[in-house]
Amino acid sequence: MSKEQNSSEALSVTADDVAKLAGVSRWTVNRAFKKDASISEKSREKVKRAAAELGYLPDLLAASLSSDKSHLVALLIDDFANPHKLAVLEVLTKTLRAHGWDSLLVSTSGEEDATNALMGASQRRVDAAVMIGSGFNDETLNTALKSRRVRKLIIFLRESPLDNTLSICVDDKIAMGVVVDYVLQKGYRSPYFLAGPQTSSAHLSRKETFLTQWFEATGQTVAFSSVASYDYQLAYDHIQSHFADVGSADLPDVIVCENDALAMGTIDAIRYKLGLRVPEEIAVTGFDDVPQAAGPHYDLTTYKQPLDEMANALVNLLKGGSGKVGQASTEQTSRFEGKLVVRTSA
Amino acid sequence: MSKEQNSSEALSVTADDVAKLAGVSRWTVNRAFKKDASISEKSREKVKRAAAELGYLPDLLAASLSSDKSHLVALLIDDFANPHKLAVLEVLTKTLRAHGWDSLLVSTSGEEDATNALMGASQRRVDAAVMIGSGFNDETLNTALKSRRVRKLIIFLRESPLDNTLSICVDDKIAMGVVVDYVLQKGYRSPYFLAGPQTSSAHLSRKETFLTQWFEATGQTVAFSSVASYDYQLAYDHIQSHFADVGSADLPDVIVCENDALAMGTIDAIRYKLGLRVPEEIAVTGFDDVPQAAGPHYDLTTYKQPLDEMANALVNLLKGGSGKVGQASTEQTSRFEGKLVVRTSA
DNA sequence: TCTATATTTGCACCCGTGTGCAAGCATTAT
DNA sequence: ATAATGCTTGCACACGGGTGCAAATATAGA
Repeated sequence: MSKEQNSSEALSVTADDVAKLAGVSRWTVNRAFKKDASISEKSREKVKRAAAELGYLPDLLAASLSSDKSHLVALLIDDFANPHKLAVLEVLTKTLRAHGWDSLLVSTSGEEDATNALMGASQRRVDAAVMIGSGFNDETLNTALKSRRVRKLIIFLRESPLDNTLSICVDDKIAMGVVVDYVLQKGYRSPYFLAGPQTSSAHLSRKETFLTQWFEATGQTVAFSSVASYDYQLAYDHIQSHFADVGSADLPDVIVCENDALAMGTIDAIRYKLGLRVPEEIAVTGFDDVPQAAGPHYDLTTYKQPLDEMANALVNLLKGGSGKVGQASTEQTSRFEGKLVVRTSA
Repeated sequence: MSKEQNSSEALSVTADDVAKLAGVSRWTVNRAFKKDASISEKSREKVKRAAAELGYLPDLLAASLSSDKSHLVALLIDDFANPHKLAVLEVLTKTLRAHGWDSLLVSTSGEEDATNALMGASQRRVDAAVMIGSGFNDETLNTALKSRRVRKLIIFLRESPLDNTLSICVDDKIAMGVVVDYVLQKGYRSPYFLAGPQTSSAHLSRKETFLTQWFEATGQTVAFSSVASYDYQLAYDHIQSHFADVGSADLPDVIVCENDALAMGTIDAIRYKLGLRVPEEIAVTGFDDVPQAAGPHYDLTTYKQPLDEMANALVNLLKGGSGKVGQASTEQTSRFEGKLVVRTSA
């Protein structure tokens, strides 16, 4: 009982209470908590002291309601199988919080489509919804966009399929260029590309970018296949069955994977199912640089996206500016340049 | 410009607008959206139709403000290095959402302590704060508890150090009992325990439970050490340096790890640094059953926690009942029983 | 000292919904 | 037909703080 009272007490302290204690009006109390409010240092001190005594903190719900700014951002994720998402979540929540935003985590994988999730987010008046990842197909995004129930819709880590959408991602052209150059320079001549789900039609996928650039550089076409999701196990099974009966002469000398999850599955399939050595017989490259990629087992050569920089770009977008610092806001897609992390897998 | 208008239009549809269109009062509109409200089917139909036409959805912010129930739960995480957290997040967000709660994701690792994060969460009037993981030390939890700014504080995946705290976790006694039995049954006689950070003093840690049970079963004490966080790399470095100069006669025949992250680091250190085979020369067990543990490389024998069941228990706690279904609410800690997943690492 | 200006403070009204109660209506029993 | 009962509906008030403006106070200039 006393605990109950305690908790309600602590929660029910309102600006009025502080005002009474400090001997000022409620509005002065509010100003004391606003950054650039017009208030004298003296009364701010007084208010802060009273607030501390009562344990008062402004109620963000009420604030959001009246100001029409929730300082809440919805993070929509459809793919929890990829460990990279964890790093993304960490960077995003920390960066957003550092700039005053809280993160609403929404899983869209189970739901019929992302539209439901967006509706739910909009009911919380989120300032923006950030769609992280790749499983969203064009159609989903389209309906999501048309039913504009969210102030800002931002596609993160993926080229947006629609022209009038904000998106923050790595520049695949540059990234794949770096990979192509590296693979060529290492002397590989018959690459194979393992892609994830092919959902976007409006823009060139990473796979297509690689294929195009390889063709431009060598005149050779590249064999490829794609699995239904960015999943270790799927890649493992696929590589195993796909190359099980292939003669060693027809095997690729390098498998370029669209991300690390696929690359790790690929490596294990090569080693444990095909019984071949990485990189001596088949080399492998990834994309993302997840923590496990650095371990001695995979020791994966991979392309690292500048997550911190991209998270900051997101904050800039939220603040109303453009995605990239110091760039015209007409830019709808902000592309970033990462760097190749060279290890021993290729 | 027209896009801008569109979005504000969609967002500014209020219950009053719907009421006008449907020819009823605002309150009838609200009732149409409440599950067990007293309203005739006829007017509910009418309202729903009007609402659909206008694209109306009730504003959860306003609802939270006036009802004092936010249907928001803060998820506090301090350790993004552990891939297991991703699975936990997925289960929690999905389960919570299925029962009407949204999840506020808060990272506490960077912050001075969890108290700040709790304060932030309380400003959003979260119905509960769930602390996931283990890095929280006793002191942090204590101050967090005392400054009761959150309606409910729930410790997830960890025994709570304080008696008057709600906590949902696996029953370490049973779990370690299973591990001890298995290890003994497989014929291992000189185990070594690798633990994570030792933060809780009030309750027996997993390590101590194992040590005790092993002693009871064999009369032998177990050597152990602990690393500063549940981190692959830390485990890798530690095992490598710790056993580098140990003669093979003095090596353990099995290393029991407090979780999979440590186990994977341990396995790689054994293989790539000590140059020994797993499990022939040193076996390894983990805890959690992360996705990678199932891969052919680690193929880890590990203890799997019943996450779904535990997430449901969390929901029950939120609904005001006890953690475990059909159990007295006086129970402050709900302990669950997982199962050992036997693979080849031990 | 008195006015002109800058700074600080107070206030009415608004944000969009929930709660409990009272009035309205339909249904059933007498 | 009338009264008793139950279901619907409407309403005043509350939730806690933001906004823009007007009043009050402090500061500066002459």
